[in-house]
Amino acid sequence: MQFSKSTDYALHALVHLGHSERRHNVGIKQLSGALGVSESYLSKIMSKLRQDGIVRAVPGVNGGYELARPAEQISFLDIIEVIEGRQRMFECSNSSSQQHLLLTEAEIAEQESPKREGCLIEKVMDGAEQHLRQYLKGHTIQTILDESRKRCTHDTNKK
Amino acid sequence: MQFSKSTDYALHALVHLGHSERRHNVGIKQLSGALGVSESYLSKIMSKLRQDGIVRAVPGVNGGYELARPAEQISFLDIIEVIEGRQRMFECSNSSSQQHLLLTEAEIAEQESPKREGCLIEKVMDGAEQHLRQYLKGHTIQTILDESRKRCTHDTNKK
DNA sequence: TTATTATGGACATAACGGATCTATAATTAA
DNA sequence: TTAATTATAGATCCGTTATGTCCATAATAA
Repeated sequence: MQFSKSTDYALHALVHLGHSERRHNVGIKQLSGALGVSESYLSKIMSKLRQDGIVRAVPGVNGGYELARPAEQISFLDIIEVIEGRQRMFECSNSSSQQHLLLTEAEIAEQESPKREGCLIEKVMDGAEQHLRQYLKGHTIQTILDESRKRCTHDTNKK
Repeated sequence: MQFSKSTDYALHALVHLGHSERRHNVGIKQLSGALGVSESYLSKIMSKLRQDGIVRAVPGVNGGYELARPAEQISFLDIIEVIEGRQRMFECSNSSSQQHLLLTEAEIAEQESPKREGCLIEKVMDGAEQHLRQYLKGHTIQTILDESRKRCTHDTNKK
């Protein structure tokens, strides 16, 4: 139950892109240098982010990456879903077990429909996941950039 | 970023124990039958739960497992922590990278103390984790038992 | 004591995460 | 057009973790 390192790298990389100027591509060399990750590995991560429309990539001289949309429209949830996948965090593996059915059938009985509802345990876990997703959706790359700049000005004022 | 099957089994097993009578041990055979998991594997999981004081185990004839404390005092969080471990869900792997420090130093500068604060990304992720933990702490085995019985009486009323 | 049951250790296997390398395609500058 | 640069995709490797089995041992009650 841990986020992968790839998610870590992706988040840092996107914040880096967010810091850089508009219309200014950041190459994989520069990026890998800033994060301390190998170019080859980081490439894979950036490719994924491109395929999902989080960043744009320009090959060739002076090419590189830039955010595909404004930083306030890139949420933590977006990024995590790209890297970790979109499967549910919890799923009962043995859906035909006596114990599982005991917690499922009751639900089916309540509604007259034959619609397949999850078991009670799944419901709680799904609820947890929804809470998490909601929180992550509410925080974006811009959140970090704002916070970062706020700290900076604080710092300047003190001096 | 998925919960392991072991967590699934543990949750189902504990609900099963919760359903059974007080002072009545449930053997691993019965338990594994109800869940549809092998005895040998489920044993491992139950042992962990015992070591952490979630269940009591009695060897010998008519032995087995029972909840070590009332079902309303066994939260989803308790169970998940036993099975999944207690590490944080997110941790920056390269804490000496330029990018990471950029998001950390500002924080250190703000407070005069040399106390090591996490980077801004970690802060958001930690916030997410706290939300999740709070939710999971608020749901117990008893939650499931209550819900299960509620459905039952509903069912009975309809008939 | 004997039958029963949980426990712990060793072990096997498959899947996944993390990481590297290389060949290829696309783009721009000269 | 050519050359340099840069991203992309595929193959592959290694180590760790999840999942699962088996067996010997210890503890308990009848």
